[in-house]
Amino acid sequence: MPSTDSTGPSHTATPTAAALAAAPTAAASSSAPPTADRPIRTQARQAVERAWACAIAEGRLPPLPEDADTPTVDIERPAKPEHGDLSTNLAMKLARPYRRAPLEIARVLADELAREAAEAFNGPLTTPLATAEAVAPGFINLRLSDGALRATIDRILSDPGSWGRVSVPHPQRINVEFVSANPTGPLHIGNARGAFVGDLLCRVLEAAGHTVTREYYFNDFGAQVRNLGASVWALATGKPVPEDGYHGAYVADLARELPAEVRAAAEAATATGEDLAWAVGAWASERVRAGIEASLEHLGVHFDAWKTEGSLHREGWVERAIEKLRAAGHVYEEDGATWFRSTAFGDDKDRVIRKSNGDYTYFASDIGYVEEKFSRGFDHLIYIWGADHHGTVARVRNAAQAMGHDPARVEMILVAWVRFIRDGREISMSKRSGEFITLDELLAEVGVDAARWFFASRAYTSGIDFDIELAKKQSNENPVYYVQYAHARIASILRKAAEAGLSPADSVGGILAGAPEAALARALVRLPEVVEDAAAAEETQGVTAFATDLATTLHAFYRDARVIDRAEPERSRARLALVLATKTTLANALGLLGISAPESM
RNA sequence: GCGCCCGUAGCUCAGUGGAUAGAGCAACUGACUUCGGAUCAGUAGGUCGGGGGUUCGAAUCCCUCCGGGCGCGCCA
Repeated sequence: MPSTDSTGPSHTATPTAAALAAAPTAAASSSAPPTADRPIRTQARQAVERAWACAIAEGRLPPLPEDADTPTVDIERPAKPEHGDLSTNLAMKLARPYRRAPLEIARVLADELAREAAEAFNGPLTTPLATAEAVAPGFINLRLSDGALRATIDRILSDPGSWGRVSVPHPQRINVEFVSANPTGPLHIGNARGAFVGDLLCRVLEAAGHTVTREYYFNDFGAQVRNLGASVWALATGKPVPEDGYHGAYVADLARELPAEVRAAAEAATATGEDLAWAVGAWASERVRAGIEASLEHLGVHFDAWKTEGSLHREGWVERAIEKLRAAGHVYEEDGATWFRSTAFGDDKDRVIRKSNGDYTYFASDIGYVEEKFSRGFDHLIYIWGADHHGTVARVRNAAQAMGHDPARVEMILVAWVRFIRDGREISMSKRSGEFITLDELLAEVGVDAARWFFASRAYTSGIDFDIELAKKQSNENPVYYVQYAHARIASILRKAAEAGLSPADSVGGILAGAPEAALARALVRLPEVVEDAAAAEETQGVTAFATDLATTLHAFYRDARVIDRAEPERSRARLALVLATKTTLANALGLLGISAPESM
């Protein structure tokens, strides 16, 4: 089925990638001051770095000793509001190499920061900071200036589409392979977590400036396909499914839908002694594969490339990879089989590439696939695997290294298992027996948005119990609706305002001096750094936490500040601008997770 | 036996070197003649599995023990 091997670059130009490419231009043409181009936390870090350099230049701090490592400047988000909007522990890190008290160093740095802030107050805005305060045991607590907040929010208003997208210093072309379930039956709930985790990771990487290809890999020629064909053929000819065949209801559906030409081909194969199970299986597995693709699209997961194991052999990737390993001296023959010397790279045993009966192992395909992927120009390969595959991580990375690739560019993300529970009992999952709940059935019960939020808010390393009845019951209590409600509430306010003849201003102007406004502004400007952190950690819990926090802050603002007020149209229009920026931020955060942002609920 | 992952509030989970460990749900007490009550304000709930160590500072790093999951194939 060559049509499924569409690994060409034509599918990589996703809307997201296009938006990324357009982002710098749009930002440059906006009227916002230049400081709004960078995340506000980045601006703060650069201010601290400047203060440190100035202190050294002025002799108030010594240069770092030659033998000391240069510490990185980390900007943190204090837990307590009285500790400021941001803080840094740089002075405590410098205490040891400088052999001076951390608080003393902190005072010097805070002094430099305060001086720059005072100069900025009278001249062009170069620092996002209003104040810097040194406190025991050596923290420097920073407070953002209204001007910096205003510049950032006005930039959201002028270019909402790119808000939350950032650009890492070295963007990469990344291949993310996930799901990759063999097409012998519909996707079931056991495949759910990998599908969501993979897609969420892709979205976060794209938002950080990387170019991502979503890839699905499957076996199109093995015994499983033949087995599926035999099962379908049995039912199509009125016989029972073989005991070790596939028994799900979908097999009967396939048998009913068997086209006349496939049936004829199978009968002809029977007569000539050819492989009828293969003839039927090839049709059935492609039929199943198309159903899988449709299910995934329904989840909001679109794959750019579908790659088959058979194509790796037909196109010679497997043989070329093995020859490359052999040329490098990492392959040997023993007991009639061909082995990869994985132990040379720290594995606990060597691995068979080609069995003594002449067949290649699955591992051989893995090796060829690494070569094939790198040949397409990817800088980085990510595999999303179930945690039960952790035993195969080392051998694949070792083989990549043995073929001359940097093993750091081959990354496996191991997703922990989900135990699905119904009526207090774990649901056993088996495609063979047909006892399983399909992904489509699960989504019909709990909804795509709720399911996406569920998986986005949990670390993929943690095993999870998913009680289906509980999930259905709790669906109305799901935090995702809390965030969506905040978005819909703002939409409602904007509609009401339009009816009253009030439209959002182009700028929030001077209203950030107000306490409710200041709190909301400080919450929403964080989105770019949340995206940076999510991409760096390859995790999305930070995004759900941020969205929940912003929704809470919005509800508090709604309580404390009247937005629509005909008596004070200027302040009202500025507040409308602020809630509009909040709406954009909520929508972009939800969009990052593939979750809808409804105008009404 | 060896290897990897996990153990945090009644439940489901965040937090992986910083300040008094957080959220949602569940429980309890309150709030609407006004922009959406799918909301808000508050109360209660913790030996961060146990022990030892490193550090100015540990839920976070190291060692060890206990408990749970998953691997250890010329299967895919």
